[in-house]
Amino acid sequence: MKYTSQRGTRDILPVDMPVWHNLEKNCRKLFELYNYFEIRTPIFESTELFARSIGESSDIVSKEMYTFKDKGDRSITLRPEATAPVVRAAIQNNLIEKDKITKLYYMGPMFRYERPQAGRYRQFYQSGVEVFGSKDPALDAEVISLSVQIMDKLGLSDLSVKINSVGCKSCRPKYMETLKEYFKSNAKNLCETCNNRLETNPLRILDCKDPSCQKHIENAPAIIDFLCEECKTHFEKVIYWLNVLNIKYEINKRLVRGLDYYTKTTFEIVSGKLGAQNAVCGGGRYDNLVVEFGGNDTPAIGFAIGMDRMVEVLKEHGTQSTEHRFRLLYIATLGDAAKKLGVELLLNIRKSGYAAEMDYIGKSLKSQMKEADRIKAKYVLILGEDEIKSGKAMLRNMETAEQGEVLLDKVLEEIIVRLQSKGSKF
RNA sequence: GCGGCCUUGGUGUAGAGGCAACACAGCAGAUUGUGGUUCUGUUAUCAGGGGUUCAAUUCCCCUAGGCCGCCCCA
Repeated sequence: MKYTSQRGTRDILPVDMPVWHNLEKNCRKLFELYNYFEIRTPIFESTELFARSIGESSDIVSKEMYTFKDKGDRSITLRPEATAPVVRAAIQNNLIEKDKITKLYYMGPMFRYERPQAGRYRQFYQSGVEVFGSKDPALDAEVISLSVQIMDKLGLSDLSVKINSVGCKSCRPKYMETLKEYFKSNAKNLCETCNNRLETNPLRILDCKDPSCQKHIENAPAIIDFLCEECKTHFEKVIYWLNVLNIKYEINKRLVRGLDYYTKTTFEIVSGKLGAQNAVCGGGRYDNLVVEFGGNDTPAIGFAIGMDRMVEVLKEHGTQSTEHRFRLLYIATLGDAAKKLGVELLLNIRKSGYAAEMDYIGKSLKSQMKEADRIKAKYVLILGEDEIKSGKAMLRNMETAEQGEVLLDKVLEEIIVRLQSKGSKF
């Protein structure tokens, strides 16, 4: 094969489209029920936009970005996530107004240079929301609830919601210090990567699966115990509202998200049906990002759903909806005169809003019938020399195998009548 | 970036150091104008490159890709 898709990218083929469409349709529907409006931002942005928001020390920025210089010597990066671009766009277009809630949703491809694995691609798709303008914990719960509603709507079970709080500017530094101190005292027992993390990002040690680190992690101070008053009550109220909304969740003290902009609430939905890459949704609050990007001080919260993984779960779940197709007419022709008539008729059928197809390979009548059968045509209109001479055509119902003659003058009407109704004789 | 397993026709599989087998799909034909059954025929230099050998698709090495794990995350 001369060319193949690039590593970590794949073609999403027609067979899988019903599942994708179903997912997209349901996301859109729920987002709009919650009064979100769609926004589409560019696939690439300045590298700095991501470096600043996601964090220089994060894995995403330090090793996973598709970054290149354009012909104007600008450093460009293919978006690894959508929150930063959406925040940028919201500020740039004055979508965020004082004392007003702005709700945006998006859907599209993201890019991260990682080693491909099941459920992990270099070009992958996310759909998510961002809300600006409220620090109400009830909103946190609503946002989490929305993501859960989508899963419900899609009929997914075996999912669990994990939540945590990562504190804010005032309490996180203190916690980080304590954590650093704690791990430093055990540094010789930690794995190599965790030793590096001690300096770069001690928070992430909490996520380490290395057995030698695990036992220290068990006893590590938890951020929840270090939250400032504001963050603490915020977290408690989120829990309160989650209970009001009747959402099942697990508090995961070690849920650390890999993006630096998160404050207070973070959450994740994981599926028991996937492999190691089991997070299907992740998000959280980011109250400082808007002001850091030069907007007015505006709290915000959002999440992203990993669509590729959702599709996997949906396929496993067997809920792929077969997409509705039109009742299809196949026009079989024999001879040049018939072909001309067929081509004209084909156009008119389609102009009338009905699906139709005919042969362009020069197949025999038998093969045309086979083809009609293969593409599941409901009717076949047979136009042959004999029919044309007598001013008639043969119309065959492929399901009942009944057929009858129709006058060429009225063939369009006759066909339409049959394509509309199910009870016709042939 | 690291480790393990893997890569045979359109698809799914078999195979052995020396004619690459099977199923399904596809195409053609079995009434030179009619489908879904049946029958017949037909469809691959075994991912790419290099090496060992009289001989390799089968053994070895490299590369690419896939899967799984680490890492990270959606």
